[in-house]
Amino acid sequence: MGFDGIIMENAAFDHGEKRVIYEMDFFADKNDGTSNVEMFDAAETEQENHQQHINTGLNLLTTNTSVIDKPKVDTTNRSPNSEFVLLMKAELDRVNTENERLRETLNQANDKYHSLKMHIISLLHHKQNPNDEAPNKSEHHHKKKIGAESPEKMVEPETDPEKDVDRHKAAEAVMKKARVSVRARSEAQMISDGCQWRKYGQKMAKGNPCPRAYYRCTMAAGCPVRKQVQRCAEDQSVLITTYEGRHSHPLPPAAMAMASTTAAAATTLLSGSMTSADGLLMHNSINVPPYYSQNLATISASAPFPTITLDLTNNNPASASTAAPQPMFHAPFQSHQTQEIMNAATAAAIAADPNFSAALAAAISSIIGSARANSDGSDDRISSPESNMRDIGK
DNA sequence: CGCGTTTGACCGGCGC
DNA sequence: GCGCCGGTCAAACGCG
Ligand SMILES: [Zn+2]
Repeated sequence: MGFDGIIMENAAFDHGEKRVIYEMDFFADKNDGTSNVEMFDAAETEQENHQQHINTGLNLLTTNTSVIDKPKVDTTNRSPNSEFVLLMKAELDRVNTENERLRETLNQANDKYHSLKMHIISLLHHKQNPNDEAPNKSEHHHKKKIGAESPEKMVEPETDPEKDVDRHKAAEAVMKKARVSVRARSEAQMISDGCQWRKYGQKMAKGNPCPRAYYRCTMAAGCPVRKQVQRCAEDQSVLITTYEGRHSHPLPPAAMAMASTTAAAATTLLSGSMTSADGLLMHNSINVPPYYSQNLATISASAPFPTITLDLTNNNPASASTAAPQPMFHAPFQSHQTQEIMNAATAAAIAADPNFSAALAAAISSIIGSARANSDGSDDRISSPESNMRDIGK
């Protein structure tokens, strides 16, 4: 579903906001189980959070009456045209409110879908190799400190609570293992992805003169998302950013595109690798043939860390996705999986380009009417500019 | 003074 | 068991 839309949006890269609206439509009607609804939440939370608590139906009454009643007194004195306009306005209001309600429902459905998917993944995982349970168990008790979010909490039938908890944790572990890595050619210390990150560590990589920096998301307290930023050893103009985990909070629009699509790609790939092809797991990585050098995605399904690598080094985003035709991957992938990856790649490309991110953020915020159009640009870099570049030896 | 980065310590996993 | 290694913690530090 999203493939064509994202092509359009990239083709419209250097045009105005008009097309960006289309791009937002693409994200809006995408219902493949990703958390796209969060985008609207992120953009609208500022102005709507006071409504969200009372949102379910009661709000509908209040808005309608407040809009209708007051002008209705005027309409009796004025022309029927104005009354018609007011009726239309009321109808619009009603539709808007209903839209909001439906969006919330869709959000919940997405959460349930995700939790179910996690459940299935864990079940299949156990079925295929039951030996993994022990390492998993030992693995994820080590840190549970930042939990408390997980909207995927609901499934859990009433069999055995302990086993359910185990399964749930296994699903979380599987998900936590899935990573999305983005290689982008960037002079900046970090590509702008619209999120706020706090550095919590830096280590010298083994065969790399450049250090590797560890960041954690600070957009919400307890957001489990982590990120590693590292400069390629041979080509220091290439930044490798690796994301891990799902955000537990709404994201700003610029971050929305990348995070949700990459997470979706991760989930899809993971489930796909579990179900469809055992051979996929056997291959260490599936590389795109070199003639697609402008935009290549590599899936590394080596056991502990299924990783999707989006290579954006040789391309400009516009030409890449329009030029890359269908057979980007070898056999084991379904077409919709390919589309997922393409979505992720393109979104990453968007996020890697600060200009487009800014334009997108501005356009979306202007559409929605949100007051804050800042979500990018301020996040372009981390506060101390030279911090990551220094080569700190011990 | 609060917050984010710096940076050595620390810790668990893994191979020998 | 030991040492390496990737990853994280947290005290110290710096900045506004
Ligand atoms: Zn986050």
